[in-house]
Amino acid sequence: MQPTRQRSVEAALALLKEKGFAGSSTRAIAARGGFNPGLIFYYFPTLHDLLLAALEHSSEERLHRYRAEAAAAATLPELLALLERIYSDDRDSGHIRVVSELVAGSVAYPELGPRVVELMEPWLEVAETAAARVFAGTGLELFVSPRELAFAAVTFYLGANLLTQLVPEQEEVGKLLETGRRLAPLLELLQRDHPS
Amino acid sequence: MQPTRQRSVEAALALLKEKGFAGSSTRAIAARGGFNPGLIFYYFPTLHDLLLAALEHSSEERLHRYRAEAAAAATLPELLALLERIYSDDRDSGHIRVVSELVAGSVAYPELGPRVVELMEPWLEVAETAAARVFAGTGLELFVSPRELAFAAVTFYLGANLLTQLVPEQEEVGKLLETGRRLAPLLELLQRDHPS
Amino acid sequence: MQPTRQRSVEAALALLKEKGFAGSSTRAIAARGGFNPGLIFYYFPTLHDLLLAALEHSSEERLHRYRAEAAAAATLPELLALLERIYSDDRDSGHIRVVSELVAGSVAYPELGPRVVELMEPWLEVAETAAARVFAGTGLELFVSPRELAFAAVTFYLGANLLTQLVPEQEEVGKLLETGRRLAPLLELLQRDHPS
Amino acid sequence: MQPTRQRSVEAALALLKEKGFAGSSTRAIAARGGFNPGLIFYYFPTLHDLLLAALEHSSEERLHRYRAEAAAAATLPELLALLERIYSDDRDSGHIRVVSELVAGSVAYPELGPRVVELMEPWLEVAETAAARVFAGTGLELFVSPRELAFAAVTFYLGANLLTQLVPEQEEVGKLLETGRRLAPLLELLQRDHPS
DNA sequence: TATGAATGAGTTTTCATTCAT
DNA sequence: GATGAATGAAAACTCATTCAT
Repeated sequence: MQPTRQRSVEAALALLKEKGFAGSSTRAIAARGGFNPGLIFYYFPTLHDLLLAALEHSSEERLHRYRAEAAAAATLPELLALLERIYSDDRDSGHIRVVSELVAGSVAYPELGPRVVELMEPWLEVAETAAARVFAGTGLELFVSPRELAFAAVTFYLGANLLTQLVPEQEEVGKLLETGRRLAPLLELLQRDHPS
Repeated sequence: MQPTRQRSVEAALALLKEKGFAGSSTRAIAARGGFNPGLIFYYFPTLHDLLLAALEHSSEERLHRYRAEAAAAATLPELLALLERIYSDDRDSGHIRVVSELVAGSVAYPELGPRVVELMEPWLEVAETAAARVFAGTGLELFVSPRELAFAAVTFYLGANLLTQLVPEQEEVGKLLETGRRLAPLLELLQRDHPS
Repeated sequence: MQPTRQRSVEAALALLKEKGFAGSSTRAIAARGGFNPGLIFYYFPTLHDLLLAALEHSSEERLHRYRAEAAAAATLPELLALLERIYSDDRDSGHIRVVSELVAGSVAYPELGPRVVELMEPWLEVAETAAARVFAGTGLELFVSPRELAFAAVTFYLGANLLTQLVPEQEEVGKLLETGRRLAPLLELLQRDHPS
Repeated sequence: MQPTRQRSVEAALALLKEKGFAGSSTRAIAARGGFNPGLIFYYFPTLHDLLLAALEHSSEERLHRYRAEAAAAATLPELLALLERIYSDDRDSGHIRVVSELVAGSVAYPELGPRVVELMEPWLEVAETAAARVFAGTGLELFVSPRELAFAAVTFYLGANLLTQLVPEQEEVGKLLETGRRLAPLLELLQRDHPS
């Protein structure tokens, strides 16, 4: 249904990955998808709407996939390992680029901001739920609310994305996550030492 | 000396704060500073060079100010309190906007990336030195290197900046830092429980 | 079909004749043709491509016309008379100006060079074929290859064009061709005296 | 005397050879010569005047050198050999580039035309004198005036220059001159067969 | 003599968007 | 549903030249 709309979303997604926000002009997207630039405005009121649709498209399938895995993570180390996997998957698939580009674009065009944030909301929920479950009964929830922790994770994820974009070859972000995972057992130790 | 060059840097800085990267065109900067657009290229080879000079200008004085304070922070809570103060100062002064805009701009124009990162380097050093000092003799340095911790702080700072940009009225980033500060004593407790 | 594209080529051609290469800016062409400057880039990737299209347009019809006449020239005097007619036609029609301007432009923008030369190639062929036919059986072909002769003719044509451009009112180029024609019978005499 | 004026001429000459007419802007020339752009207008009313001075400078020494050699050429083959040598010297020294660039520039800025032609005049004289001497008593002067022949040589030289510029690697122009030299003895034969 | 600052008009090109068909 | 043409504003940057010092 509406196969051309679909095609335009895919073309936009591909271009966001390859050329970034600034390179995803109507002309370029149309050329990439093999259709007319004017067609974009038949399906979307604005170019930005198409770009947001592309981000949504890229996000949705991942959300579906990872929500299940997050629900299965029982311990903090498992959760951190998942976070690490998400990061490397996103980097390899180019999704990080799409997020970063749209976030950066939102800085230039503030009206995009709330709509990008909106697309992050489901992820915040997933993170919050998982954090709440993992923390339940450990006493840690007395100090940090799951919501806050989820928010911290997203903050960190965004910063990492940006840095990855700034210095592509940099390995440091990956190392950081690895260190986080290595530290997790320590935190569990902490939990046992300070029983609620 | 070279008062007009100075004027152009200031105009660029003001515009980056008010209108962001995309709004800081040659025309706009020249209009704001009350000089001829062509004059920019008398002093800078490229518009981007001017924008980077503006970032550097904004960064330098703060670096000077905070380096001393960071050297004075003896404990982790003090350091976290400083971090919180830096964040709120930067937000109020508009420096956060400048950083975010140039980072976002680097995503669109990758050649900016390394030069922006270069301007971050002194901050990384400050953070690293402070972390090393605060951690010295606590045993924590066995698990995380100061460099890594500094890098994590910058990552977080960047993400927070971006989020602040995305949803301006959002108070959550501030809260996050506050929580961090509240948690610090807990970590100190941890240090005593696990003597090196 | 594509009437505006056609209009833009014609406007470019008119401007090349009137104001030369340097005067054929996008603005000027658009103003002359009564359309938007941006429209040029809807039809041509580059301003230079439009200028080349204009040269090609001007060249094509002439090529068609003169190829037939060159095929009909049986003797050297006839061929030289044709050369003279081509020169005066080209001067009156303004084609010389177009050629000179683009050749001169190629000097400033070397990437144009090969493309201008390419447009000369058909003319070289015409000249070569005609020379070969006229020379056949005279023994002259033992000394100069038709290709070389054709190349000499083009070299001369270019030099004459340039000079005509440099000093417009100069009659000397015309005289030179006239002298060439007057000398031709002498060469034929030579042929009979030195039978191969 | 006026060493800086001299320096500016030399800088202009160097730039004309390296970057051509379009690349010889005031800024570029000043940068190359290590002086201030404004200085140009202290010595020359216009940038074009400096460029013409550079051409004149380049031309003068060559004129002095070749005038003597032309006076020494007694026969047509000798004269043609000289022509060939001038061409290859000029190509190697970059003088051809300077001539071509200014001729091309004259096409863009017609007010340059007469002044460039003026600088050619001494060369026309040299050529005319030599032609007259070589032709004296051969009867050929009955058909072509030395002036016309000199003009033909210059026309050809200009065309060859342009072509050399258009397709740099092209060897054909050199070959053409070589052929001319090989053909010269034939013309001498002709002279003996048709005594005046 | 010479400098460095400044001007203002100019350049090509790209952009999102609209509209008639 | 879809096309191709067209718009008008904006972009970064370069230019020759002037002028006060």
